[in-house]
Amino acid sequence: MTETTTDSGFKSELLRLLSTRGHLHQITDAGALDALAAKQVVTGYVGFDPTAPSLHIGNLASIMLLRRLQQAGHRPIVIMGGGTAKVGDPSGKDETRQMMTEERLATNIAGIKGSFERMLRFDDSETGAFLINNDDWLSELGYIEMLRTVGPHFTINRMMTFDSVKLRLDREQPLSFLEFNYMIMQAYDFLVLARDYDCRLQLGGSDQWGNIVNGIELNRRIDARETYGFTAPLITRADGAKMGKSVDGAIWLNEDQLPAYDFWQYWRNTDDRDVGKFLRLFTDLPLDEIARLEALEGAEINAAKEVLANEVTTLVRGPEAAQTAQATARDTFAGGGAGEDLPTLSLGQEGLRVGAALTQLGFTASGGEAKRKLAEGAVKLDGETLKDPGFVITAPEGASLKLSLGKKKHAILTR
RNA sequence: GGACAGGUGGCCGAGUGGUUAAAGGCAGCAGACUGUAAAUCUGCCCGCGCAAGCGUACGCUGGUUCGAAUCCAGCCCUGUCCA
Repeated sequence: MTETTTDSGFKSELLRLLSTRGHLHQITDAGALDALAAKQVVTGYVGFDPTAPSLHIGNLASIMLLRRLQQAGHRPIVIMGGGTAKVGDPSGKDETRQMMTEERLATNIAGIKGSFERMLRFDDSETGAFLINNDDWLSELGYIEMLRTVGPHFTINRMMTFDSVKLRLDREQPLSFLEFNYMIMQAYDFLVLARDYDCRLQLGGSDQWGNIVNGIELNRRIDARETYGFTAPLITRADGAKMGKSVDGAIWLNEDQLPAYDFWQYWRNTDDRDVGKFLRLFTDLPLDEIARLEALEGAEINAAKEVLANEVTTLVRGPEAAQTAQATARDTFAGGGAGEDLPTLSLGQEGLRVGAALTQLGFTASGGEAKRKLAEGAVKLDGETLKDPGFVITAPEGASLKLSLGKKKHAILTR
């Protein structure tokens, strides 16, 4: 699926695709990379540090970079940062993250792998994706060996000028020596990949620029090999928030961290102003189709939001998940009913207090909050406002009730 | 190792002995208005309890006091400068 609408000025399919879709922020040597990608299959990689048991939509832009790479006929490598995560990337972070145990890392890596399998094609062909863990080489590296290989090529003077370091120093925040070394490890990764897999390109978010440039530098100095870097803009929402930050936590890619319905809803509630941008970045829809969708005005643009939600959910969770979520949303919002994908809660024989039900569903954080919401008139049972915190909900055998908090949170209650 | 500054609720940040569950801002949730959007206005925003009320909370541990986030001691952590 490769749209070639373009006046981007690039010769290669790769850079055309990336730039017209809004993925381009900076390239180290655009002309050379363009020429290379136009004449041969380029191997490129993105690193993901397994800091959580699932990736979230903040990582989606990076996965899409690999997907576009493959779509344009090149070979994507996914690097699991099993080794680098032991050190912790200070880029873009105000404070040191807690050290991860080996067990946690293993669990996280296992949880993350699945996301790539759906979004990239893994096989043995020339453009087939594959996944490797940088712990494979980093953990075997001796300290002295590492220092002697890489150390001479980095000056502290230069390292101090990188944003990831400068930010901490400027804010008088601590930057441990451990974290300070992160950029060196990442640079070393690139060296290994270039040597072992003829990997010529590293992609990443704009916060990775410094780390990427270091890797390129190292390849040039040690092996005299030309490599390239590509960064994507930091994706922010129109309201200024970073992608994936919704307060109840991140918007996770894994089903066990976030139900498909909630995932779908996140996209359905996209700000009007972001619809076109997100369609370009996170779906494969043709650009002219996107242009049509984002031009919709007023309530009409809701149709575009549904398309966005469907496309992204299909990509990340699969087509059935998207369909069910959409059907549920329609039943619930348009029909005033209750779709099958809504969370369900069993009340038991005795029934359950409203507050307890809301809290068990995760709609409220505590009984106290539930009580306040009741007082505010935000709680409805089958469309009727409930006020009494002492109210015990009971469901007749076989029947189901709809419990709602506000306009958007709905659940089905059964006995 | 020394001198100095600092560690407050999800975040920022007031608060130097008592009506302080702790000002204000941000984030968040809900209500109104809408289009499951944005903006705006309003309310809420530690936990338990139907409630009176109770329990926790200002880095940690002790102490002084009728009473401490606020005073004292020791410890831990961070920054700046010095060595």
